[in-house]
Amino acid sequence: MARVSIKSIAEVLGVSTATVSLVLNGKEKEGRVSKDVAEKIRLKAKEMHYEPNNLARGLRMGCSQTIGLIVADISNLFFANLAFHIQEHAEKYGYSVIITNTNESDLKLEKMVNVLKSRQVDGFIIVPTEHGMPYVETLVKRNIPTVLVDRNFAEIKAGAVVVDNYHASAKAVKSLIRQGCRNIGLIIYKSRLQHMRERKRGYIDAITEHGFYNPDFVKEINYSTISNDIPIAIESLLLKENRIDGIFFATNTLSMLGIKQLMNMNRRIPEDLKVVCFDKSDAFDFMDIPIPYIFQPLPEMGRIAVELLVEQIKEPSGERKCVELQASLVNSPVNN
Amino acid sequence: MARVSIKSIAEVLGVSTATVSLVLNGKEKEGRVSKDVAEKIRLKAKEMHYEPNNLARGLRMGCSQTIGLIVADISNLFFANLAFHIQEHAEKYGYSVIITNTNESDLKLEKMVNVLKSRQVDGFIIVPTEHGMPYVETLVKRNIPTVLVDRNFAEIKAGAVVVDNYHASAKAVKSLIRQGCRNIGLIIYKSRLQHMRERKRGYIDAITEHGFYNPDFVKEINYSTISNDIPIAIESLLLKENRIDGIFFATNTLSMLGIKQLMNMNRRIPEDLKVVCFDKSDAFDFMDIPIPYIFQPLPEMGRIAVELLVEQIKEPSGERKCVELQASLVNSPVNN
DNA sequence: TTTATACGCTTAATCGTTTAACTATAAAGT
DNA sequence: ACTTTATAGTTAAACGATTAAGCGTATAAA
Repeated sequence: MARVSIKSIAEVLGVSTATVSLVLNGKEKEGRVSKDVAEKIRLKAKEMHYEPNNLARGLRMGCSQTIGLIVADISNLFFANLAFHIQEHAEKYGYSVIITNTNESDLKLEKMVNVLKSRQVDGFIIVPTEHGMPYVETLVKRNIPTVLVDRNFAEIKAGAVVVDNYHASAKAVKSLIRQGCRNIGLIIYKSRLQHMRERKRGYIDAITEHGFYNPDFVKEINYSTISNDIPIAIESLLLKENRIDGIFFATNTLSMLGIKQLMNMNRRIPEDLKVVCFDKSDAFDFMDIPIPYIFQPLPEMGRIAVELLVEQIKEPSGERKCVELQASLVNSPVNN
Repeated sequence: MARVSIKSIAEVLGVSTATVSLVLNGKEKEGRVSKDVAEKIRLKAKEMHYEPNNLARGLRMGCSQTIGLIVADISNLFFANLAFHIQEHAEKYGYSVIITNTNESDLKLEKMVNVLKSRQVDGFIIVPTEHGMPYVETLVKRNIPTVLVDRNFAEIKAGAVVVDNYHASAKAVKSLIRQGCRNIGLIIYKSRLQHMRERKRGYIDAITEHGFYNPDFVKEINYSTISNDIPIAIESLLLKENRIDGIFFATNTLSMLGIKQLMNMNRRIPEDLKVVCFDKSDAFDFMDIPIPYIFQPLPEMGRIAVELLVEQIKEPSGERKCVELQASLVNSPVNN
């Protein structure tokens, strides 16, 4: 079963490959192919189950209609959902998506950028790692279409779509204060990434505004030792003298493990203490009471990421837009 | 910034592209290139940041070092994890993975097969849709490397890696019986797919063996109307006269929604009734008591899927193996 | 001296598509 | 009759990499 190419169609029909190509790309008008021949070609193509070879086309055209998506971890629901929406929209524009993982490793980010480059992706959508800026910068400097998502490096002007982490975070903390919390803990990753810094800043500013700031209440967790760190952090936070009455979890994984630890320690939510989380976790559905959380508009983010990228692909040296979306607080007993 | 190709290196160094290609592919021995020239080429390549163009290579070699992965829904944790492990192993063999979704639509399966074929993927790993057999069959007939995963069509000899759904299911049900359950409900998708049929058969056989079978206790849910169907199914199952004391949920999504409904109805697990689920859900971590579930060896499945596919790619007309893995029951108070 | 062979590199075809430039014919305009 | 214009195609180069076959030159063998 030999591959059926434009050439085989051309031979069978006794025309040139150019004609076949013209017709199959709907350029018969400019290419001026007669209706008869065009119809014959289209029929034969269907009959022979012709499928264009995108490698060849990509080679010739200098583009592959493929987007490279680099996320931290596809098995994390947040990224999986993001990937889903990115794919759905990419498809609309005729793009396929190659997804790769970094597992938060800078080395892997570099490797993946190279792998995807050699596959001639037309552009990148990247959730960068903590120290991944240099690799992203290289792409930007070479005018390779690149959109950062979830996390941004303000210093380099790549395109980006992120949420307003600062205000989202502040909103979350204020909702706790409005519920009467005074001693509010923060469980967050130790990270230099802007989105984490912003979430922390949002927490600190909101809480300082009300005069409740206590640096001891900020617990920074190492990504790689999270399972060990969380129980320790929560336990030290919940020491009697701290009188903790609220906790803000800065990511969904932190929430998951944190709340689990609270349950292990027999703390009731919200009677003993109140919580609010960044991002939803499937698990929230199971809680007796609804867990308030910051909702990031994932479908929106996916859509915009693709749109920004497609714009850049059309005009690689054009301006690179950064879009900041507002996140909302859901399930909170206090409004706004 | 023009792309750096083998040609540009050759021109700068005043040698032919053939020599450069030979060296860069480590074929200097057979190609008999002098150490001097080889070293010069390697240096220059690094200096110019040469990255091979995989489109061109793929076109020439007739293979793209790319695997097409088609899953039902990448935002479902089960598939996201599966995709993760498939990727990790594919990478080891030098393959990239293009992931696409069907959302359980047969039409989309057909479309995705064509999209991936035109991208010249070297093989497919597919989680097929309910009526997707014809499309898979076409691939198999054309000797296109194909491995089914999670779900199999026994009728066509594609490669496959699945769990022993029948015994896993029976194991789950028997654990309920051993805990004293007599009236055990089954919440399952209405589907002709073999894995669903096997799970149902496992349930029926195990329960019939003990003389407790009652067809009314089997509730089949439509995938597309799941949010409506689940509460109705659970409510009708829990009618007083049924004296239901156990429920077996046949997938993770069914478990999630089903347990949520049980909680809405204030049924305590395991006091009021016991449950056992197929697949883990993140949410289980949040439950007061551990939820027993059937654990599918996902890392194994991913690894084997890739290995089977790579074998097929090496020998497309060779025998296509089907691997059946045993799933285990975890968190159950009764052993085995 | 002649012939074989090893060495070191080049030539050129090829993969499947696209597309600018060209050709050939007919019809229309002057 | 001659030029222009429209029609309906074809030719051939190009994208970047691979690789079988070829070709001088030098050395070794006969």
